[in-house]
Amino acid sequence: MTKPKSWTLKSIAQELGVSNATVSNAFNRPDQLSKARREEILAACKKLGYFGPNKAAQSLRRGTFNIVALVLPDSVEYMVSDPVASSFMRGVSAVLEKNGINLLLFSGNSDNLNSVVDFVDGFICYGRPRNKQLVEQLKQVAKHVVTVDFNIGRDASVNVNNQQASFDIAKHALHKNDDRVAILGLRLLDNDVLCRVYEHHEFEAGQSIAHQRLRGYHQAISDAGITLGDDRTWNIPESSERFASIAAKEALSSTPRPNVLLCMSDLIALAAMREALKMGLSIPEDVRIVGFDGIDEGQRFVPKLTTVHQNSEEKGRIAATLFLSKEQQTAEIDYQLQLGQSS
Amino acid sequence: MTKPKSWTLKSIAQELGVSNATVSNAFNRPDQLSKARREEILAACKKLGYFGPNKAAQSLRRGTFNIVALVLPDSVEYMVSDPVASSFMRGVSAVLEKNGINLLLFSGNSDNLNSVVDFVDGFICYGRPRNKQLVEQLKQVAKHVVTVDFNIGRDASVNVNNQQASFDIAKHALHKNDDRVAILGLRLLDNDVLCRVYEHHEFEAGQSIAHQRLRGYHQAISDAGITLGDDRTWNIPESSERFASIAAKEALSSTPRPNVLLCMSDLIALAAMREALKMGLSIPEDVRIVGFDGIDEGQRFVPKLTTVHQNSEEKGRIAATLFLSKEQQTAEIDYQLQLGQSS
DNA sequence: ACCATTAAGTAAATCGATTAAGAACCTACA
DNA sequence: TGTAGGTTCTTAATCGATTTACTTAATGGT
Repeated sequence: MTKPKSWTLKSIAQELGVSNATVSNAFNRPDQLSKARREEILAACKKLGYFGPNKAAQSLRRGTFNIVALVLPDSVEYMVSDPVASSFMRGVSAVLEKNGINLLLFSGNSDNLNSVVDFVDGFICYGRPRNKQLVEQLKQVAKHVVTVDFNIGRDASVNVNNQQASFDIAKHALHKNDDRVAILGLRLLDNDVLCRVYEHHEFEAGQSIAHQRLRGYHQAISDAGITLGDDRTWNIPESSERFASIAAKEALSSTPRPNVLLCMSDLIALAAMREALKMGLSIPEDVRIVGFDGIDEGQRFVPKLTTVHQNSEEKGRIAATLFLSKEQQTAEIDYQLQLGQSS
Repeated sequence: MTKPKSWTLKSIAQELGVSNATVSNAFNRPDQLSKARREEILAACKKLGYFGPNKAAQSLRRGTFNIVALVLPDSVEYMVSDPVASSFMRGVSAVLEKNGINLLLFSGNSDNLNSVVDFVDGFICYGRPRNKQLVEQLKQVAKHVVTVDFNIGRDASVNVNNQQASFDIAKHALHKNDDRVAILGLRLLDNDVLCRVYEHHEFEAGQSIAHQRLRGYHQAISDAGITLGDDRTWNIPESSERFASIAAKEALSSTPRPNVLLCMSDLIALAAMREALKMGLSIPEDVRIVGFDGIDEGQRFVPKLTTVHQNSEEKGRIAATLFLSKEQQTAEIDYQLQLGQSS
């Protein structure tokens, strides 16, 4: 009747005079022993203060952990500050909590996934992480991964229906068949360089978000009876003010000067609006500009940005559900056009 | 030269023709082998694609996990919605991230800590969790725990200097030596019952937050030259509208009718203000009311609540730092009086 | 040349569990 | 009576590492 300060499966088994396996089975596989024996063991454990198999050991043996890591685009600090990210997280946690799964926060700044990959069941990755190495590591070492708002060609991902949404917003922006359209694309090419694109054919089959959006634009443009010139598309390598401004300035100075700017992110659209105003153009009279995302700043800007807004909490729930189902698919979430005065 | 799809310490050692221990030492204890050998091994591992010892196994063996669980007062959803909790979390995560420690979110609604206790290094518990069983479990099974805004008499805790803050706010509320004071205390007694307290002496030595605050009040009262009647104190078992309203009504109807109400939480103070207004009293002319916490609602209320406000982000940083230091102590954080029109 | 140190590396126990394979017993049916 | 099948429980290998105690070899002082 020695009493270790903390019991283990082994010591409990010894104390009760049964085998390791029997105690383990009492907790995990009721069909492997008689009902009487099982209840006797469980009662004894409770009395002695053994609360069940050690989860860390269990996890090592089983290879499952009941933890999923939420990879944030930036530091953990970022997430709790950003309202869109918060509501996404609210959706994720609601689903996980209901399923008894724990949520671990992981910074998109971290430079290696290895510090967690061994003790989580997988990753939900919210947006392309700031540190690019993470993407490569996710592809290679993650047991399971659901990406949100971007694609790595593995397992599942949840996105808005980019093609449809882009079609809708473009359709809204286009009024007449003599509109002069330009496209400010985000990551259309992998080359990380700001450039004007002349060759479009390769995009028609692409599955990246940018390519999906581009197809939506093209469809709306052709539906409106407009022919898009083959020098009306710009590639912006990242959604930053700096690159976006340059591209916008170039597009707005090109001939013929576009009177409709289709932008693949709100940040790009905002930069374009600033440039247009700076050039003395009026919005939407001289140029109509639409974005994509629905960030707050777009709603505060004058004129208010017309863009595509997504339901983030729902997105979180779907991402988590998809994760748990282990299915390999791409899920779609709702979106709404958010109409401002910029188009 | 067989190549397992995923390497283990053992298989790597075999492949390289050295012992288990040597590879382990190469990663963890450079002093245990020659520099040449070490670099040779590390290089080989990199080349073969072995990224270092499996963390789950390492943790099981070592008994340390590099994870701390943040126990929230309510569901995880709650936290990302509440701005005060968010900023606390921002503080916590900043410190942990810097130290390479992962953050796991744990719901205060959960009914057993056992699901995580085996694979975390400990807990930071932000406010008394909604589920009371958790408190008992924290006391008993946690390896290490830092509590915030409440005390369980274990390890460390971080609190505002309750006595000083209460002294300050009470001092501000008291104007003349003929003020008639009443105290609406939160959890002064353990009995979970709403009641009027006649025996004070036992509180003088108490270390609970309520007792600390009470001492601050008493000191300010006596400094102001006021004698507090021995039937001027109420005990409210939890910070809820319901209990607070009853106590406030009773206090405001007692003889002599108090013209200063010292409340141990903003929720209590707000309830008291509602009752006072309902009774036709004006604030602060007929009765001055002060709270404690600094919740948003207090600032929106008319008249604006005078209360004690705490710096939550700082609190988070301190809690995390305290956790990492493993010291057993109570830390104090800054506070400011937030002056409204209620006193 | 001898013994005491020190350095480098290894064998084996251990962390706390799960689970496939098999032993012991009991029932039942031809 | 013999064997097939079903329960109930145990033995022992395993998950992927860490670490103590030990073996060898090399170094140094006298």
